[in-house]
Amino acid sequence: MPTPHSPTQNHLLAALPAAEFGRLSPHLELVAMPLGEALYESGGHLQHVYFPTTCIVSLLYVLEDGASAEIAVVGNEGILGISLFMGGDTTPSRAVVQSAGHGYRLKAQLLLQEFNRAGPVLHLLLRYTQALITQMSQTAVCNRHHSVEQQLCRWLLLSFDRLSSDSLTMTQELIANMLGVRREGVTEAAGKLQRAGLIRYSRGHIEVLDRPGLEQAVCECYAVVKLEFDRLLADIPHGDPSKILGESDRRALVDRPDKIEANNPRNRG
Amino acid sequence: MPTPHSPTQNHLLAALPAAEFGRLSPHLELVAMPLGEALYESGGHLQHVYFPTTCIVSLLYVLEDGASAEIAVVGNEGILGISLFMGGDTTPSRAVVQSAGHGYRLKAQLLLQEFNRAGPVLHLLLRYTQALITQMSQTAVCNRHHSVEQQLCRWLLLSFDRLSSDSLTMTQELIANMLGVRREGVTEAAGKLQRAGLIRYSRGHIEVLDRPGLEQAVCECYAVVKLEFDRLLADIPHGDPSKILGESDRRALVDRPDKIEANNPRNRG
DNA sequence: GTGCTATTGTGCTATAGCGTACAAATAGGT
DNA sequence: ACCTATTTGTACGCTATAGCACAATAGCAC
Repeated sequence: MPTPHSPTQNHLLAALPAAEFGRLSPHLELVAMPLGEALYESGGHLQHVYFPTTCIVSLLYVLEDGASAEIAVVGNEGILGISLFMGGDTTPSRAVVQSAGHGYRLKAQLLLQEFNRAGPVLHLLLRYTQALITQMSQTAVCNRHHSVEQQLCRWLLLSFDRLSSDSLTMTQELIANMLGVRREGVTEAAGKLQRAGLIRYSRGHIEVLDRPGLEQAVCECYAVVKLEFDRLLADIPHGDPSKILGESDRRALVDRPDKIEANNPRNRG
Repeated sequence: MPTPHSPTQNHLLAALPAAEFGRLSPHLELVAMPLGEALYESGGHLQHVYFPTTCIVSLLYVLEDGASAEIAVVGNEGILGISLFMGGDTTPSRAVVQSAGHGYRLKAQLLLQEFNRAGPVLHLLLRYTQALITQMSQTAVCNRHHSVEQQLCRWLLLSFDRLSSDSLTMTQELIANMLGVRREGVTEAAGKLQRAGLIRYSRGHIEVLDRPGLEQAVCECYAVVKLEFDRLLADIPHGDPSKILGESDRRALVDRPDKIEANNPRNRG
């Protein structure tokens, strides 16, 4: 079946009141986002903002020696190019398409105009940015204290949350790049998850077999980010309810006193 | 000499146009910030925002097992409580006074009113937030790829930038907490810096002896953060010029092709 | 099918940092 | 001046991950 594209596949666009959506939608431009494409380079000027619908984009910080680390993932729940309305006219990060798909783009100037009306668009975007800050911060702590395996789980869950499908085209080499670790480290961690029956992968293709199992294996960082996104963006007017955790799911994610002991390498001794 | 306190010691407050400053200043309340005080607890509701003048505050993310990592430092260049105007009414991070001093606080409601006028206050705060995001992101990458020694240098420089003095009351234990590493790791790194004549310390008191030397030893992360703060906040109307890098300083920070080779452990082999 | 190339698996060594334990030194109170 | 708690120094084994080298495998082009 041919995929019918619609701007409302993006949660932020879907959450806009009719008036705002009406003003912006004529200028939304559907674009394909091939794997590996860089939407923004570090230090580049913003011409457009992007609202992903079926793709996932990673925000990467790159060091002078080429080493990098992903600081956030953006999918159909978000927008790319926040530094536009935050006030810097350049992005300090690199934005790379991590999973091919589509999205809508909008001329920077038009979004800025709408933002400066200081209405619902402004507040929605700021709330999203706040959620993004949480993701970035939790990623930083996770980088510091959790094992590659736990981080891989977090990465997989956050990625699949931003995708409708259960499978993802992505080599271990690329994942290693995102996480800022060695490719071999990812191979080992992924092998462990596969042997545990949680995922299946083969040559650039990953599939989730046992999502609850993954959620048992992941560190707390996933739940923190997920719950914060839900909290900040759940009550958006037209949000797709299937993407929003119910109270019972939320409890399932949080009330797992055994989880940390089981998975945190620090607590094994 | 007794220190004369003034709200304009805080760069954001100093940068406000007269009208905005006039509206806010009657409600600014000078408060002492003792070492170790937590201005915000993770998940807490915001009653006030704080504008540090002579203190430094760390934003920490704390894990369930008590491990933590600092994601940003805020001093007289900034404000605490950004999630207030970003839209979450709770902070996800813990804010702890890292260096005792003073600051001004303002009732959350009042700042929010001013923010919602969508004038200079809004734009200034958003630009500051953008700079903070850069600091957080760069910290995340630094966590991943740089040695404890390099991170300590970064931490010292960022902290002293936010302080008028050359000395800081801070034990190695606390620094370790901020960086999310062992205390012994800090002892070792600090010892190395002391033997190199860059700093001097003793029982909870650190002094910078050779700032240029420190800037040679630090990883690129410091300069990235520093330059981004300058870029985003340098052209603020009433900024204290002494805190702003001139073009020559800027070049001195950036044009050091030998720096990476000399200090990055990755490039030693 | 055949062969090429990208991807994944595995096996070393090296090392940074952790956890732990304890010793040494110093500031500050009495 | 002495004692005590805090802070700093050091040592030792341990683990996770880095770095490197290379083998095995699978998918794709032809």
